Amino acid sequence: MLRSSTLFVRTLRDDPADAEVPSHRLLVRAGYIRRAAPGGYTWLPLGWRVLRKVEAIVRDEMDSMGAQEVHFPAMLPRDIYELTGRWDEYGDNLFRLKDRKGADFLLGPTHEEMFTLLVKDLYSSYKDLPVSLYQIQTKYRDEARPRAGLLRGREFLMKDSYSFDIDDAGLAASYNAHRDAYERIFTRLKLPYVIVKAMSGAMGGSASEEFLAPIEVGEDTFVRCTKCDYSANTEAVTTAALSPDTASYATAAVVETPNCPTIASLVDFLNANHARSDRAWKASDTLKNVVLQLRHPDGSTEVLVVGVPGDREADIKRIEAQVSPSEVEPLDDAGFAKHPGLIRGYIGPQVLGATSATGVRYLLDPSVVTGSEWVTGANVAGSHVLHLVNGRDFTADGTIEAVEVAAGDPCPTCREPLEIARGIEIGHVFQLGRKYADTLGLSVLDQNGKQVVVTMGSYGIGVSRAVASIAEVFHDDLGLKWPRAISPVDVHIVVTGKNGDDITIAGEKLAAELEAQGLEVLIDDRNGVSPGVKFKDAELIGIPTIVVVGKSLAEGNIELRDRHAGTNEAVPIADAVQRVVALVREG
RNA sequence: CGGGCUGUAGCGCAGCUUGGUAGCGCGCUUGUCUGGGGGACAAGAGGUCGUGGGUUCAAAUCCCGCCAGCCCGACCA
Repeated sequence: MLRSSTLFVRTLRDDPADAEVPSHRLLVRAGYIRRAAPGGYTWLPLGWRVLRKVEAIVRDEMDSMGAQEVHFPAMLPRDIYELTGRWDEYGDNLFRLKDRKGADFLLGPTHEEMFTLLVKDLYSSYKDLPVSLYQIQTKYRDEARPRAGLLRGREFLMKDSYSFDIDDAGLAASYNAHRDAYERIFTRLKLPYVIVKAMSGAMGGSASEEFLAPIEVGEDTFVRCTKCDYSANTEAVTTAALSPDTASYATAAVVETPNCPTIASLVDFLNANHARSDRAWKASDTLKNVVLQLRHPDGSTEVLVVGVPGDREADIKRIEAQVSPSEVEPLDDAGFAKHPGLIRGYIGPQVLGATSATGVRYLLDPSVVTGSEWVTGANVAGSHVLHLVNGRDFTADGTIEAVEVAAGDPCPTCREPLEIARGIEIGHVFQLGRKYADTLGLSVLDQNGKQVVVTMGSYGIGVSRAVASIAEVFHDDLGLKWPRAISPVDVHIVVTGKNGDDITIAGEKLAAELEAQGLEVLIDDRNGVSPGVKFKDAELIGIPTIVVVGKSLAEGNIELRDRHAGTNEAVPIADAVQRVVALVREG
């Protein structure tokens, strides 16, 4: 039994000044965590209980899907991460340290290498597969900007698991088993989630999905369809397939457009000097050609021009995700100087493309469909061309998803409008494939005695981040309100009497009886603390069921308060145990 | 890494403009009263004023560097 009189906790009346988001504010105020280091938090008794309950649910579901728990050191030698190049690749986000002999170590940001080598160490036959291993461990990442309390720390608790299969079908099965387990975990945690398609990016795998808790303070932007169940990370959104434009258009014509380096100035100029008969010119009539520079992993660079409708912005991160592992940046002045064929502000597709005069690679956003007509640069300063038709007057080297996704864009599956939302990444499932197994030499003998490279999946859940996410979802102005499954205790008994009086005695008796039924009990037995203080504390701490033993005892009643519903019910003290136990058992 | 704001007692803040005794509220200790919504009165404890340097007879206060925090962006998953 936890007693408020001795529990190591101090609730704060005021919000801490450095906490902005609700989870951070309330977890500190209610005495669950304390900041101990930049991006690092101490877990106090109440917080530690919640964290362990979340961990227990994760562990339970991982075990029942057949994964086996192991535990690696957090401090790892450099050479293992040299094997995959990640000692360098991870850059500043990696915590590095030296031992007394000057040897390099790191604090593990994630453990693909260790798991892969462990399986390589022990297994060598297809008969051993499939196998899934996991650990729940403190991870270290030297984040550029830790923020929002537990939501992005530099030290955090993560469950990471890895599956090992002989073939793609096996990987798909392992992936789905993890995905299903994750759904059960987040359901048990009462954490709302959206599964979004994600980019596999530089990791080189295929399928990749993120579990996002749709919460405004989250750092991830995703889209979801207002009608069907499509959702995706903004980088991974695909454009709805559009049919070619079959209308016929006037012959392309170059017009002088002095002082029109921007889309807005161009549209204004055209409406003033080359008005259309049917309607006014719009930004969406123009084709904007964005000049980028790709930096390939070998250090070489390449100029790339991407064509997008003039009313849309090019999304560099989205483009980058598709050309990964190359990096993308806008072409700088020096770059333009090397390409005199590119007239800034007046670039048109006529001089672009692998077989063109400039030889610069040219890709179009899919919204620039075949057969559509455009106003675009004439490749002469101060001139644009009207009625330039894709496919008739110019061709590109291909397409690339390039525009910044906007609310209202059509859903790629059902064409209804998409909406944009924010979320916290609480889980990630990822078909890694053979990248690590190849690099680290993890292969097994198959039925025919042939070496086969193992295919892997990696799957993560941010355990400490889940605690914060739950606090984000379940709170109000008064404080936290935990879901029953992870509440630090089952019931919070508030005793408003004075030491030794009937109320105190009744409260202690009730607490003992509830504990005898197997419930976890917190009793506020503080003497000389006014009822108002105890009520405020109870609301702040947020145990879902609060029992008040106080003045209504005179009528033979206790008060049963539901922190979530905000209700307060008088219950005869004789029925109290049975009522509370029933509440807790039904979950 | 860039921009903005901020570091004074466990928490929230004032003092800084105009240099000269370290201050308020909450919390904490002791006592009395009080006892259903962060109660009252009285007496206390608690401070390298983020840090290093400079200016000055004298620095929380003025100047410079650094560190840390929050927010926005970049980055990350």
